[in-house]
Amino acid sequence: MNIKEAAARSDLPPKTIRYYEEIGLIAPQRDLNGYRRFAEADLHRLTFLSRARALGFSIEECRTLLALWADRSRASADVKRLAQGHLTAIEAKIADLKAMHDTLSGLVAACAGDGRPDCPILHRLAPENETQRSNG
Amino acid sequence: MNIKEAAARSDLPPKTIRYYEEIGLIAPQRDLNGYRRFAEADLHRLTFLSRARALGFSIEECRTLLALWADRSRASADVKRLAQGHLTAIEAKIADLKAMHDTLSGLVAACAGDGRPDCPILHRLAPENETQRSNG
DNA sequence: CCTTGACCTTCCAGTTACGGGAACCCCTAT
DNA sequence: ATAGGGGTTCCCGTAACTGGAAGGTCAAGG
Repeated sequence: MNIKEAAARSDLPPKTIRYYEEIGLIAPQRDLNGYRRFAEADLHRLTFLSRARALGFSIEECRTLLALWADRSRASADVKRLAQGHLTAIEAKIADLKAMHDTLSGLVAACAGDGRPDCPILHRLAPENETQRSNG
Repeated sequence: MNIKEAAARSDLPPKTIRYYEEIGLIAPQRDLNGYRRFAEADLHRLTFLSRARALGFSIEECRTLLALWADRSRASADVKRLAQGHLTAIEAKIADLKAMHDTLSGLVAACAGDGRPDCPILHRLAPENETQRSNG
C-alpha cells in the first residue's frame, strides 16, 4: 500500500510516517517510481508506534519498545522497567500540573472578572507583596 | 545590578534573562562597557515573569499579562479570561495524562517483570489483538 | 495527445523556551 | 603581568513533528 493508506490504517499522518522513516523507526520498500511501498509488517510497526506514542512514550522509548517487541527472547522485566519509568514521569507531570491548577483555580475564582482593574491574579504575580505568598 | 544578581533575585537563569530581552519582554539599560544594568523596575518584571512561567503561562501569555499589569485601566475580566483559558488547557493536559496513567498503570501492574518474554504491555501495543483494546 | 487533479517525492523553515559552548571583552586583586 | 570571575554575542541543538514550496507520477476524461 502507499503512504496514504498506511496513514489511514495506522492513524498517523503521512508526514509523521516519513519522519519515522527518516529517523530509522521503519524502512519500507520503494517502488520503481520512488513511492514508498508499505508491507503488512511495516503497518504493524506503525500501529505499534501509534499506540505507544498515544501512551506518551517518547520516540526513543518507542525505539526501545520496538526492539523489545521484535526480540522473542526479551525479558518482560525490561519492558516493565521502561514502562514504570514513563509512568513515574507521568505522575510527576500530573503533580506539577495539579499544583498549578490548584493555585490558578483559586486565583480565577477570586477574580471579579468585571470592568474594574483590581485583580488578585495580577496581585499574586506582582513582586510587591512578598509576604502573602503561599505557593508558586 | 548586573545580570547575575538579577538572576539570583528573580530566580531565573542569566540565559533566560538574555532571551527575554531578545524577545522584547524586558529592556534593561546598558553600561558603557556593554553590560546590562538592571533597575528595580526590570527586576520586578523579571520576577513577575518568573512567577507567571511557574504557573505554566506561555511566553506570549506572559507578554499579555505584563501589558495588563502595566495598564492601570485594565479590566480584571481580561486577566480572568486569559487565566481561565490557561486553566482549561491545564485541565485538558491533566485529563490526557490521567488517561495515559490509568492505562499504563494497569499494564505495569499486570506485567510479571521477570525473565520471561510474555508481557501484557507489548501485547497491548502489538497490532494483532484488535479486539480486546479498551483505551488507546 | 493533453490536461486536470490527486497522489507522491525531497527539502527547507518554523515551532517552544530555552541550554551548551565557543570566542572574546572587562574588571579587580595579587 | 596574570589569574579569576564576571560579562558579551553568536550559533547549534533540543522533541516531534507541521506547513509549504517545487516538482515527479498516475489514472481518467475530452
